[in-house]
Amino acid sequence: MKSSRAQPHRSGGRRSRWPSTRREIEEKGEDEERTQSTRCGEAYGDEMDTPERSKVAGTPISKFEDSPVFNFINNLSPIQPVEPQDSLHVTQTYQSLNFASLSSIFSSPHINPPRETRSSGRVPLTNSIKEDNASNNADESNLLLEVSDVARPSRFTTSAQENCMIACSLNEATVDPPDQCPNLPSTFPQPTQYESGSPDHNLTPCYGIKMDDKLYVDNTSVELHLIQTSVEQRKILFAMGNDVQETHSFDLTKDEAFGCDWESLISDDGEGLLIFDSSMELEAQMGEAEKIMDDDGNIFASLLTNFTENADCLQKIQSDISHGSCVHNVSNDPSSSCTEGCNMDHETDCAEKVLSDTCQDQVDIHQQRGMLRRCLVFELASVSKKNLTPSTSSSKGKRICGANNLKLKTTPLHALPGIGLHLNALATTSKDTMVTKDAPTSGKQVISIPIDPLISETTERENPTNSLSVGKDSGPEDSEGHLQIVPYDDPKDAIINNCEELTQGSPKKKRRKTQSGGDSEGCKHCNCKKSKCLKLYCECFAAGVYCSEPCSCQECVNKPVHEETVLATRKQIESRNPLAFAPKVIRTSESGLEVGDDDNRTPASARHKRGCNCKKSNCLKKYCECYQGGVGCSIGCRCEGCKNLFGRKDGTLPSAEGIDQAEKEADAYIKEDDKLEDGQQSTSIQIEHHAPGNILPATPLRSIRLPVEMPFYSSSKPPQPTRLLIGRSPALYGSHMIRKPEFVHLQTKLDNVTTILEDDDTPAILRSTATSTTDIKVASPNGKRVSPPHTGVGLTPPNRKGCRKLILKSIPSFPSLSTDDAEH
DNA sequence: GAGTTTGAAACT
DNA sequence: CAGTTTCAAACTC
Repeated sequence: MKSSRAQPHRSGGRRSRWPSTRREIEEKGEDEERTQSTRCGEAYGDEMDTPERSKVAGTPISKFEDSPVFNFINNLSPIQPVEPQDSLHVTQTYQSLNFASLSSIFSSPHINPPRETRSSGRVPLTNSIKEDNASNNADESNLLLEVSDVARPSRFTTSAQENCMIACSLNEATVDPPDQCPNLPSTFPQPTQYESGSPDHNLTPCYGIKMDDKLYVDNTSVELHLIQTSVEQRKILFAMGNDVQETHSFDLTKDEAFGCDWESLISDDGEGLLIFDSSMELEAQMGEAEKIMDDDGNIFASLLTNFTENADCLQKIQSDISHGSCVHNVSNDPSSSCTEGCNMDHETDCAEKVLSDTCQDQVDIHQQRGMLRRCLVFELASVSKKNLTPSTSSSKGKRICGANNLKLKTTPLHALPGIGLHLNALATTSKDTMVTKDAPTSGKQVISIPIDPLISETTERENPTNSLSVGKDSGPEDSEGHLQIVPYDDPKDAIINNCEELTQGSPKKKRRKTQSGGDSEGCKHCNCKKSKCLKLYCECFAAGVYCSEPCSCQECVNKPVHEETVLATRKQIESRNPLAFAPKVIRTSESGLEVGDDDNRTPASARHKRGCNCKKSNCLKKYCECYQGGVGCSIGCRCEGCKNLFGRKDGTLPSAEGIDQAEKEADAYIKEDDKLEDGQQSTSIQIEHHAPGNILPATPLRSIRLPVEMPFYSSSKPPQPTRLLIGRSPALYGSHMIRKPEFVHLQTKLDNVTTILEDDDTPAILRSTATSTTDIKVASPNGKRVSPPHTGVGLTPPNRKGCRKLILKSIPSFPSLSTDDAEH
């Protein structure tokens, strides 16, 4: 029916989501907090993955065997160093992570809310990756320099990156981390937001890459240090260790408190890890250096001294941290991952205070001492971040608190973002409008590592894509700040915005928003009267979120209080129709990618889960799900007189008239939007229209099996036929788009990975990747499922330049989704 | 804001 | 699976 349906699963940012039916129900009662967190913004089902995700971490330390640190440690203590693990671990880990059982990933029909996106999650990785690519030279060079300075094997960098990738993928994919991380101490939650830096170390560029490794490394090193190092060093290390632990604790606490953010945590971890890594390593290395490099003995000695002194400082800082627990998002990005709808305010406030205070203090300290210890960063809730200023970054490049430069932004999964997002939620998200400005912000300015929401089969999670951004800025992805690609909509953000606006807006606006809201996930404000919000008629229900204030429903039962009823109902509906809660329209991740890459590519392949049945609307109105979803009708549709501008079911392209009409409508929308929303809208508007014929996704003939995140048009605005513009079409670019390329890029760095990218001049970011499903699976940074290119009406991109086959030697391809799908 | 239209969801 | 009813969004005035 409506947009909402079309994009049913967007979860409302602030709205609470249902507990995922299956598991949650089972576990229900087990952990109330969790449930709550779920409600806070994740679509049901999201949580499921989360916990597991958190486990993901482990990266082998074996890599570091060669590192000076290890040597140093070994020399210091008689105690046997930790047994090095297989160097291949990373790869393995990666595999495991990425390919955690699909079932777990897609177990639930629920989508992860993009908000977490991580919304956008999703994207963050991509973004980060992109950034790497984009800025890669600079950043890399920095890293390398650092490494070299410390005598650190370049390898580190690589590994770090790899890890990062892994982490990202995990997040994005929502993959459960299997037990795969033996190395990782269970006690340490991955999500560490620990950041430390060497005095000279310029953290700015945080490579998400390092995160995991570092984390592990840190952990490892910490322990080792305690046992092995000299008194002073011990002292220092101890302090560090404490920090680490505290950090972890902190995370845990945070986790518990906020419950919603596994994704965030993960992403955060990433950040922290990066930072942490550098600091830890640096320190350790420094120590080593001292030992080894005597040439500058004085220097090192002084450094040690500094370290010792800093220990105190650290403690001090820690205390601060403990208070504020704030996160410093590397970026200011509001959208930042956190998104948990809950406690947003809290976080925000906290973040602001803490960040400013803590960061500033830290900076000062660092500057004074010439060392940057570390900075805890708290991810800010999406909104406020902007305020945070990077000002603090020290000239030395140490850490930049708010810097725009390289920030890793974690996007919550959203759904998407992340992964846990509901497809619907993701899918439609936001597009509307709100999105743009702030929301996604998070992603925008900072590199985000959003987790793309995966869509699970039934579940689906879609990412909102953000429409806008890219165009403006440059980057294709949502989140990238640098690139300026527009971030996904963070579900959270979007939600928030939407909610607010909705509440206040004019009727039209409201309506629009509603639509969009639905899109955006959070706020769907339903208006149910007789269904009690327990039927699919109810957008909220369909999206898997509880009704909230913005809703005008009557006799609403879709509330946490009636959770059981809600779940039971849902279950019932699902039993009747497993795809009932699946997103109406699914776009493949490719879509986004494609855009940039090839002319030929289909911008987005979207599929309509189930054909429309329009009779009077001619598939030219929003009554038509296909139209609403911005996809063409397919044979599977039972519509009459189909004139779907995005593609008719007969396979014919829309006529010029149709196009004109569509454009008119689009213009109307745009105008409306413009009136209502200034800049933001424009962004969306900027979406280029593609020639209808070219590349529109069509409704799949059969049910969609692979939900994928896709960028979407805002629901409020009917998707418009697009004319292909390469490199633009923000909307089309999903976060994932970039990700793939990035992913590839990362892989290239991997030892075993073979890529074919090199020949391509196209910026990595723009490169699209896989063509085939298989490729996609492998390449998909998000780990999202990718639907095979749609063969339907002209959708399939014939040949893509971008399609490179990435071959990860060590990484297995995704298991076929079909199995999982079957479940649903 | 009320009323109508529309097509999906629900029901038979 | 088809036909009918119910429902709420989309749309119109």
